[in-house]
Amino acid sequence: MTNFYGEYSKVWLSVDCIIFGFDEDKLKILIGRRQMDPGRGEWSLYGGFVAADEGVDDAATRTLYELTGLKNLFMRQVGAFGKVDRDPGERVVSVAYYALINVKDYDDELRQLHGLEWMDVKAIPQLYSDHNEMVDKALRMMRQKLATEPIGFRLLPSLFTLTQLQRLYEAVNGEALDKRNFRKRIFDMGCIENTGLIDKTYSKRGAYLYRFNNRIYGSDPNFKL
Amino acid sequence: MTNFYGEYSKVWLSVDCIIFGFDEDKLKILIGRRQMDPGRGEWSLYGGFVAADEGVDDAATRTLYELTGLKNLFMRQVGAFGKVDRDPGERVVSVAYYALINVKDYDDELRQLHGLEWMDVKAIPQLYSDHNEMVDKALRMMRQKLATEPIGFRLLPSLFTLTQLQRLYEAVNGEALDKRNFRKRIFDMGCIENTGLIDKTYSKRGAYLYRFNNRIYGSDPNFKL
DNA sequence: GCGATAAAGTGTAAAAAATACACTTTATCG
DNA sequence: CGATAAAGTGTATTTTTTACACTTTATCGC
Repeated sequence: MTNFYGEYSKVWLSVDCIIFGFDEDKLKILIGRRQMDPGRGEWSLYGGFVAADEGVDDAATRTLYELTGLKNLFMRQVGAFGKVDRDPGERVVSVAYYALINVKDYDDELRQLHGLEWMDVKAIPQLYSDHNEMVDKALRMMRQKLATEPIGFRLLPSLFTLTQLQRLYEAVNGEALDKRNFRKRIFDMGCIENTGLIDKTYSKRGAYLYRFNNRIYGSDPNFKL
Repeated sequence: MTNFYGEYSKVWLSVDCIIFGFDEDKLKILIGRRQMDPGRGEWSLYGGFVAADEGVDDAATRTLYELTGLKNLFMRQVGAFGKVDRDPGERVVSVAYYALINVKDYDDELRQLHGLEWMDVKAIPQLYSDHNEMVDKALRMMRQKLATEPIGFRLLPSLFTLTQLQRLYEAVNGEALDKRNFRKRIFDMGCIENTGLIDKTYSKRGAYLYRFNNRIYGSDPNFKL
């Protein structure tokens, strides 16, 4: 292949994933002990390298699939992180992505196999390299997104109660919400529907199970899941 | 240097700049005819490669400086663009940045030297590779930013009239605004101050010149210029 | 079986924010 | 010195957001 660009420096390119999950009324991310040098043993995001014949987004999709066995995850780019010395070993530029998964969809053996832990976002330890920065930015972006688009469903089972949904919003934003105002807001969004089914896992009385309905949002050209 | 990562593929990394300016009541960006293969002659953003010993943000800062001779520009990362075939020649991943400049600060000879044109964002032609995508995302991000933080001043001279400021907001958002409501909003932001000076360039009567005052925002830890 | 319990569900009033709207002032130009 | 053209200014209405408390219902323990 002709080199049009002369001898500019090439860099390694990696992707790092901030995988959000919601469990025990807490927003969590998946992190693990780094199993390679440099930085072996430090807490770290899960990542991977971008292959020569692979788009950067595709590398993130692949990495997420390797890790979770799940497809069609909600995923967004957080940004490129490219300080010269961000990786103690070599010049590696990393593109961070965040993804939302339903913890229950994730095979826990697979999690253990990768040596990953669900860690409360309120208690993230110091991470390898600039991974804390990535997490911070991902969190900011995710909060913003959650406030304006119905993506919260991606963190819940396909059927969920309104209380679960509220706890999720509360966990993400770190503040308690008024039940009635919350429900008003959610109903006004017009994208969930009552299944008529009742869940008694969390209450004696039982609560209606809702599901996300993308009829409305599916027809909105600006809305992408 | 030890190669910790084995034989993963490296890529060229470039930066591309979406430079916003405000002139003739229109929001414009700087684009030029590409002067290298592949894509010679096509309209394109101005960009450059990231050097081996240079952070990605630093490369963007340097590129902007080379182009404009200006420092301390307001600049934000738009994101990494990494489709495999995005560059017809080689595998090049590009990180896009947008910046805001005051058109009057920009030496017009320097602009011509680089063969660049100010192009109304409402009439952007087809650009090289994925540059239109970059511009679209930059515009969305910039609009969002302008709506929530006082960055508009970066597109105006240090002294400006309220009408100028309003025209800027109108150009960015593509819709006319009510004069009284606009002024209320701006004053409520509490970050501009009346200099007492009067500008008669645009009206017989003359209009007060205001300036951005970062006393308030300067002390806000969440606010960065 | 019945009283205590614990979460689910439901509406309205007040406050705040956003919007709609029109006339007066003032310097210049002809 | 009258016409012109942009600057400047306040209020009423609507919409949105927020604050707030009691009733319903199934289960569990006695």
